[in-house]
Amino acid sequence: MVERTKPGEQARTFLPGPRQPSLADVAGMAGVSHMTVSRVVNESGPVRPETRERVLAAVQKLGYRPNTAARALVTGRSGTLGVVALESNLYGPASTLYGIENAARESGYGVAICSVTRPGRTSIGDAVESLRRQAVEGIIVIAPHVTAGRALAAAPADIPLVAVGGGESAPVPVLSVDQYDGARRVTEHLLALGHRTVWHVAGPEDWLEARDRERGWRETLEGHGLRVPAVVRGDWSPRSGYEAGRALAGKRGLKAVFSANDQMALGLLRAFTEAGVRVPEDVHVAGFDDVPEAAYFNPPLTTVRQDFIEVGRRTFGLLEERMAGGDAGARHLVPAELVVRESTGPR
Amino acid sequence: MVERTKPGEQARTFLPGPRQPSLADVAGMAGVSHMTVSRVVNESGPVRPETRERVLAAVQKLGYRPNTAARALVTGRSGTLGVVALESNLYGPASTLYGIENAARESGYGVAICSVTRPGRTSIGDAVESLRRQAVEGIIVIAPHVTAGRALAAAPADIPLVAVGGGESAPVPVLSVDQYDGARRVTEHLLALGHRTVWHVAGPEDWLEARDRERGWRETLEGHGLRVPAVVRGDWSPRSGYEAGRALAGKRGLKAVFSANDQMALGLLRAFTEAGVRVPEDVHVAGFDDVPEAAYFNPPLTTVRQDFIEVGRRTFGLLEERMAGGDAGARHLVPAELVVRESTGPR
DNA sequence: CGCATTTCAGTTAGCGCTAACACTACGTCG
DNA sequence: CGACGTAGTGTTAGCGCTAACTGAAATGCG
Repeated sequence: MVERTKPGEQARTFLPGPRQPSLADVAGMAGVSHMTVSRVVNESGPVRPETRERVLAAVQKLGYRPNTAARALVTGRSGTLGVVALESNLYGPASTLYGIENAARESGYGVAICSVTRPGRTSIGDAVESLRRQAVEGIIVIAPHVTAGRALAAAPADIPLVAVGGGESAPVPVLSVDQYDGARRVTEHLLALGHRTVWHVAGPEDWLEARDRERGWRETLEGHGLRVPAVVRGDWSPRSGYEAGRALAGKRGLKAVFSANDQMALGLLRAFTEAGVRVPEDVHVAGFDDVPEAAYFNPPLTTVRQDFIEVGRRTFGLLEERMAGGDAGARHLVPAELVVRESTGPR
Repeated sequence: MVERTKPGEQARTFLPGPRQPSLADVAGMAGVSHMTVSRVVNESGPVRPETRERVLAAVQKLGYRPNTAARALVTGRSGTLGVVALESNLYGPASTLYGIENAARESGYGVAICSVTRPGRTSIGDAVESLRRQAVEGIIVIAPHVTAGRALAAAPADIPLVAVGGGESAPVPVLSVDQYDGARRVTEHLLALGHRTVWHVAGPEDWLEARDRERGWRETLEGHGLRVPAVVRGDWSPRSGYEAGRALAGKRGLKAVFSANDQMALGLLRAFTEAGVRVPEDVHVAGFDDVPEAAYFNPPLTTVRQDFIEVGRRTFGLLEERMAGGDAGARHLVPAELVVRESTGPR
């Protein structure tokens, strides 16, 4: 299915041309030494205003663009950060990536990404290696995963590296949203509605976020001296939530369910609808993430919001500190916020 | 909220060390010239097996990693591609990004991203410029936007550039999913269910995909000699779909609605539920995108699936062709696939 | 055996840039 | 008025690598 180029809408031909202009070319045109041009371009060292003007005019005219490779070669700094991202459309990781990219660009860094399909020890190692070959100055690993944490334990010591959303015991600075506290808040919210207990649809066991959310839920129940029902485990997908919902729908005394993320909550809602279980009339349901759709689920979903822009910003900040040689601490938490909607609304 | 480093779980200190080993260091250790090492590393030129062994051992021992900057400086090739991505969690663009990254990495390219908040002419220009400063060899613009198309019209001619999902009349090769055909298929599907017409909740007017989907819907109705209802316009968000749903719920003769994406369809479903309009009993609803959640909407949503991995792969292919100096044609289409679920199910 | 070719290795130059230093012109100040 | 800073500019070296050439030894072959 290819419409070939037609006159009038023809694809422009790429012209490599002779060569990009260099400092020397600009210098020649402006009648100065290449060093003066360098000083103007980098605003390093004093230059007479009229000389600067001449140089700038030549830069403009020739369309001069500094050669990053040459600059990186001599300075040893590439101006690029690497991000190891999980290849998924999960709301959290994707949002974090944009948060990081924004913060980095504001500070003049470029961002190279390397996505990882399955977050195993080797694949993350490969990703890090691949980024190092791109001469990144520092690396951020989006690693909400247990194996990722292990991979980080083997992380190279000779490049600044920080992790976001995981790596509990990894020997690198880690930033994450306070999953434990978020889960605690949801559970408290559900209990405050008068329920005797809260069921939990957990995320995959090998995700740290899933573990923390589960722990928050469990310890809150225990703190109230309540019975802790067996968890139903899903894989973050709506499908697994749906299956969990079918398993739960029949349970006696099922009044409140906390799903470890919104997607599974969606599947849960669907299964309950099919089973004739009404939300919120018969059962209260809450999720985690506050995806943009959550407010329009049927019914709108009570959930926990995470500020991923902030997460990205602060993660970048950690890396910056690390690159400057600072310590950056070990573990940083960003608070989560409970968002109450109809799925836990009045009966 | 910072737990400071404690003994036993302390953050490793970053050691810049003296210097990364260079070709010369490896050469010294292996007792050969740096050129021989270069030949071994790049597998260019013949080297005696035992010499190669010695070199490889030295490479291993020193942890030698080629300096990309130096290599790029001398070869003029950076091995990096740039992707201009829309900063959004919209399913399509995010998936496309991963598709591209995958394909690029398989071919040995690194990927630098530059996200754009509002796809205006200047911001895309800035993004392209920012990537060029990172010395990318080619650029892919994920530009499902009308203004993006205009920005591409002003794209620089001296760097290979292709677009995905938009840029209708742009002077660059463009690849996109066949939105028109997808919309046509949905509409035909709804008409085949016996409806006298199909209503449409459109996407933002300045998105090309929205335009194509609307055109596919409109021309299908016209082709059948049917009345074309006024479109209700949304902004892709569930909220706007919800509002559209409230506006539509009262309409007389409302039997079938085609929403330009799944998120809006979700809002639509929610609004219908609140208004007591049953889907599929009273009204049939279809969406576009097939987000992972769509199968678990309430009811599961009939929609149009797009293969974004394929889109990424083929887009990268276009860029490769362009970088090789080829023409790459003007406009390429990837077919879309109708997925029928309960929201247009039997009554 | 003589000469051409191939194999394997080394030498040299230079990519475009910045760091470091050198030089000039002009104050400033004791 | 000479010593000394400072502004403004130039010169030089070298970052680590590959392209291109050079050279020596081994090989082919009529």
